[in-house]
Amino acid sequence: MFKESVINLLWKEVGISKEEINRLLEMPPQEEMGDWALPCFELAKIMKKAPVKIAGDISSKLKNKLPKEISSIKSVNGYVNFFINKDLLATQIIKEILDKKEKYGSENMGDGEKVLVEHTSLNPNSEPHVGRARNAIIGDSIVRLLRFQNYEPEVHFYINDVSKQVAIIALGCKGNETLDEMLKIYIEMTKKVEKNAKLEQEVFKILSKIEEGDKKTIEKTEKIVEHAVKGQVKVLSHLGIKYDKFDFESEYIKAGQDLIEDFDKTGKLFKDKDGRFVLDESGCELEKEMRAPMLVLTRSNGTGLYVLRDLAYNIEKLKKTQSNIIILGEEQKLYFKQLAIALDMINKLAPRVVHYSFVLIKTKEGKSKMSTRRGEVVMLKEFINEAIKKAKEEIAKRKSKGNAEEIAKAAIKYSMLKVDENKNIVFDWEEALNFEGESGPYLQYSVARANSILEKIKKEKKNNLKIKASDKLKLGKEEISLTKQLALFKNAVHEASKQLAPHIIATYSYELAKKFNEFYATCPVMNAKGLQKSFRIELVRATIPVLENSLNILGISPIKKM
RNA sequence: GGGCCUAUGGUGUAACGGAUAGCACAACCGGCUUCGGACCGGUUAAUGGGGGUUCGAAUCCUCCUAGGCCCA
Repeated sequence: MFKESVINLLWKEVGISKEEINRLLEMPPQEEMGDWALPCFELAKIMKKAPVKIAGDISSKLKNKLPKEISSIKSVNGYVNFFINKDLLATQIIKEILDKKEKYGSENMGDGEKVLVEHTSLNPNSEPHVGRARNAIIGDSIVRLLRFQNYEPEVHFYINDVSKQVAIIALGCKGNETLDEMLKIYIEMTKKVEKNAKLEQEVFKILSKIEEGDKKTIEKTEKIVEHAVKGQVKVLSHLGIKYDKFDFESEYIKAGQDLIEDFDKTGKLFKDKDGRFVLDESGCELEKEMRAPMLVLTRSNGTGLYVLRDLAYNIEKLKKTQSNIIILGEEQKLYFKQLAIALDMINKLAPRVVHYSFVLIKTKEGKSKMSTRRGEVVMLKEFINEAIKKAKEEIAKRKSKGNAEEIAKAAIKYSMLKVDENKNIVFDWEEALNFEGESGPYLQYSVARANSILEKIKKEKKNNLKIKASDKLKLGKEEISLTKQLALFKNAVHEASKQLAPHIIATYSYELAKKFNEFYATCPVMNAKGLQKSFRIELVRATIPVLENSLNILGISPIKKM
């Protein structure tokens, strides 16, 4: 948004470094105040003059030296406010968007670099509930964001097939059960095992065989595990979430054991009184977070614990690329820190981690974490089905031609992505299935409206004027606001990529859609004339790819009709 | 008991330390002889509490309260 022009202007005339100006420049809270503002309060200290005086001096000094990108300048309450040339911005930004189309907004941050993203990684004992789906939906959106930035993401799903849970399932299941049945068996078996010591011993027997890498046992459990994962992935595929590779924990038993030697060399490994290998992680930031910053790596009998295989797995991933990202629930924060410290001890790079907070559910007592066992849970499948049902109702009500699945998907994803990843979501059916206001379907609706205008224009077959940079467009409030929002897409992409935070894109797309609808309501395109009509057509034409690009990052289909 | 995260209208949320705290849902009022009413306009309504830093705090520090997560 001509920030460069503002910086250059100030730099030449005011005598502060470009970096400093860049840091100070901000966008005024109201559009009427201007497009860029330089607050002069910090300068007041250095210059030993009142901010109001500085702002006044700067603005009168620059008033007659404005480049064509800046149309006017004003000093208000210690701020120097810059008004950019909207005609120029509009023509330039529209041209840029239409030139770059699906690439518009991308900074080519990745430049083809391979990046490995691990997300979802559900335990293979039941189908995903909405809480777990947040992991997959955020992960998928990050993958899309990275792809947009020209990284080459490879999506991995880590399967915890070495666990007591798997042993319990192996004891109770044949391997041909549905996920629902499997879950029931798992819950029943867990209860039985709790009460029956003999049964529990059997479970541990299976577990230790798996942990020891016993091929026959693993082969047997593998079938059940694969079957379970297949079921999970199928549900997630309804949301358009895909994986490139599935990695089994059981494949890292050997590599994990071998790591003991590496850790031994660090001098931080010792055997505790029970004969377990323990890694001493004291002396670092964990000191205040844990009473004893120790990481237990093995059992007394020498078999490796989960973390050892996890370490080996993360080292394996590094063979493909040094750029690793992992999406983990908030419950894993401390565990992950311990893992990262351990990796660092043997000079291995830990993945960059994105944590997200749980989806809570309303209960009689208030709200709590979703729990399959207590039955306080919304399954993803159920959520999808309900959303499709609602979408069909809406379509019937409007007698429109919409794709119920895509609309449902949009509603689900948007409801999960719009909230800051660090915040809990309290699941609410009514809100999640609301298709009005700030929602996925609203975004799709905006795309559909924009496309509908272009369809009508196409039928007119008139030659519209080409807009030029020199044209006086006499833009209205809504046109300017939409234009600026189009220009701001780059900022949203930049911030979202830097922070790996899809909610920034979600918030941006909603604002863009809102501004488009405001434009739609006040600025008729078909009935406009001459240059104004041409401009509005171009503006609609430019809005579509930006909406599409942001929706694609969110994993929402920008459908043309609904 | 210790650590991490969170707290904004009735509800859900936004806001690089910057100007009058933005938006949605709900409620109420209004807008189709005009490109799709899953829309648009308007009204009511909010920074958990106490200290501090700063020219300026929802934002930073500190104590307290409440919730989520982890360690014990």
